[in-house]
Amino acid sequence: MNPADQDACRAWQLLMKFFFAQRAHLPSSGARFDLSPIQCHVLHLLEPRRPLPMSRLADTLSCDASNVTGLVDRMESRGLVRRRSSPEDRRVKVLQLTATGARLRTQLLRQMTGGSLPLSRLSLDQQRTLVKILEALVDEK
Amino acid sequence: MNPADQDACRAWQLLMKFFFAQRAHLPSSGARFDLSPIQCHVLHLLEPRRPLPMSRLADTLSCDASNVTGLVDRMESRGLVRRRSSPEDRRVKVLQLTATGARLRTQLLRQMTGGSLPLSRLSLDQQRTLVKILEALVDEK
DNA sequence: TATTGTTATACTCTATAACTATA
DNA sequence: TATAGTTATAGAGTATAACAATA
Repeated sequence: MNPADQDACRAWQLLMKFFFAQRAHLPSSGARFDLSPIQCHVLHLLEPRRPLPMSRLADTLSCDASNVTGLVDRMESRGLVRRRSSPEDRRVKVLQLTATGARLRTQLLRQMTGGSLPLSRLSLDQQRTLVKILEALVDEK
Repeated sequence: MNPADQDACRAWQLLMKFFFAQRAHLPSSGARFDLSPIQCHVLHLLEPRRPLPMSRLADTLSCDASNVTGLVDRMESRGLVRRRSSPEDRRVKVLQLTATGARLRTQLLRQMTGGSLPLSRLSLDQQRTLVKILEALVDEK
């Protein structure tokens, strides 16, 4: 393995490690509201007043569309999101946050930034650098 | 939300996004060998000639010990790992890679560093910086 | 008494395939 | 024909609680 690959490999291992380690802290935010990690993520992705087609959500989560059906079923039954048929294409259903969902989302975001989280152990400079690198990685438009 | 928290929050969202986006690429390495993401991670964590107590694994994965039982059952039934009773404390079982497991681990690490992965889109400097920040985050000893 | 690992249970997440309704 | 979403199914991941063996 050449040195360049080694860095990528190490980064990957650390990212995985961070993800699993993070779950120990997630309960203090997510499970407090009885949300699974992926439900937390969906709540983050679903911005207020920005309806999201279910197929877009499946793309973002890199999972099959059939999973999104169940995921949304559970969130809808809790009154967090709502399905609406798209006027342009009646095959498409878009997701919207309910008032309850929007409220929970705000609470969740606030919890996630609590001072006890590992992320706040980083200096401001490190946080900004991390954000910049991750943006390049995720390639957001 | 104050500006410092905002960076931590953004970083968290991007990390989640990266993790889920990554699953689209994982199949090319993990699923090719019929390994789930968590099984890949365990294979990484389990270094050759470094036995790992099951309770340590549960800690690292931040999950309940009962989950590790099933996880290891599946990996053991495929001949990737082996359970051994610890000589010091007969309650403890340590995990070892089998020869098959070690071979698969090597193949997996090689795949993970293939040039097509998002991580290799980063410059060398960025990769090193990312590793450094993640190390601070994961707080490895 | 406390700890390690297992078992039993229930629920969530996930992929595949077959289906519907639209396009 | 192709696409968006659903249903059915099977397997894996997860938490909780109760348990056996050991410390």
